[in-house]
Amino acid sequence: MSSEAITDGWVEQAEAALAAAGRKRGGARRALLELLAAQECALTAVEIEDALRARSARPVSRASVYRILDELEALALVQRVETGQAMVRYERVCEHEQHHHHLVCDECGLVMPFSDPGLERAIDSLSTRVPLTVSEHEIVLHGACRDCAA
Amino acid sequence: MSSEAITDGWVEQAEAALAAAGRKRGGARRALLELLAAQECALTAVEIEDALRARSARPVSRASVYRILDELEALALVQRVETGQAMVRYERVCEHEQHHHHLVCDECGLVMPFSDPGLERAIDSLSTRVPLTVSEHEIVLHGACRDCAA
DNA sequence: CTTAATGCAAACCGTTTGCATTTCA
DNA sequence: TGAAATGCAAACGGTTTGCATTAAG
Repeated sequence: MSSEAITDGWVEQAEAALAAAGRKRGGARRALLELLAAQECALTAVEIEDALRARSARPVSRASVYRILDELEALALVQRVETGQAMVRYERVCEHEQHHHHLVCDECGLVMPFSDPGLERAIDSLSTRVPLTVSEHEIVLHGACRDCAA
Repeated sequence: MSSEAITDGWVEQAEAALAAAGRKRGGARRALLELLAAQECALTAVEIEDALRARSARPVSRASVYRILDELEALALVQRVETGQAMVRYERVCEHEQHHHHLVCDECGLVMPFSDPGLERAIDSLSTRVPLTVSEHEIVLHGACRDCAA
C-alpha cells in the first residue's frame, strides 16, 4: 500500500533501534508503530489511543501510549510537535523522508504539513551563528485555513 | 530608564487599546503590563506571579494573571511562546520593535531571544505560498546552550 | 448604579507515576 | 527466571472557571 511505500520500512527501522537498545518486543508498541507509520502528519496521544481502539487494532492504554511515545522520542524515532493547542502532537521521524513543518488553523484546529527548501536553508545557516548547539527546530505558522478564512 | 526606551510606551499603547475595547482600568493589570514592559524575553504565568509578589509590586492572583494575559493576547498586545517546556510563556508584542524568535536549551531550560533577517524573509515569502492566511509564526530552535554543551 | 476587574478555591484535563500482572528472551 | 512491557487507577501540575467582592466610569 501507499503508506508502506512512503514510510519505507520505518516500522522495521524502529524495531531494530529498539532491539539495539536492549528492548523486548511488545504488541502494544508494535500496533502504535504501525499506526504512526501510516500517518501523514502529527497526532495527539488521545487521537492515537482512539485510532487504535477504533481500528480493531490492538487497544493500547493511555499510559502505554505516552510511555511508548517517550521511548520513541528518546531514540529520535518520533518527534514532538507543539502546535499551541494544549496537547502535544507526535509524528514519526524518517531519515529518508523530507523534513516538514506545520500550518495550524487557529479557528478550527486543522494541522497541515508543509515544507520549503528556502526556509530550511535559512535555518541551517542560522544554526551555525547562534549561541546554541542546535539539535532540532520546529516551525509553526498560525493563521486561518482556506475554509475558515472564507 | 532603558526599559522604557526599549518598550517605547508599550504600556500606554496597551492601556489605550484596552480603553478602546471598552475595558476599565485596574491595578492588577497595570502592574502586569509594567512588568512585561520591562522584560527582554518571554515569562511563564508563574514567573510573572512570583515577580509581582517579590518586587513589592502589587501582588496579583494566579487566575488574574491568566485572565489578563488572555485579554492581552486577544488584543495582540502579548504573544504566546511555546517552548515545549510544559508551561506556556508570554511576552509583549511591540510594533516598533524587531520581531524575535527563541532558542531553548533542552538541558537547563534556558530561553534566549534571537532574530535573523534572512529567516524573516524566508518566512514572509513562504507565507504567500501556503494554503493558510498566516497571522503569526513562531520559530523555536532546540539544542544545548554553551554552558550545557561544554 | 452598571459593568468590568479581581481573588479565592474548586474544577479541569492532558500527562505522569506507582503498582500489580503479563510477556518476551 | 529476570527484565521489559502493559494496564489500571491514582496522582500531578499547569490552566480555567464559578462565584462573591471590589472598584471604575
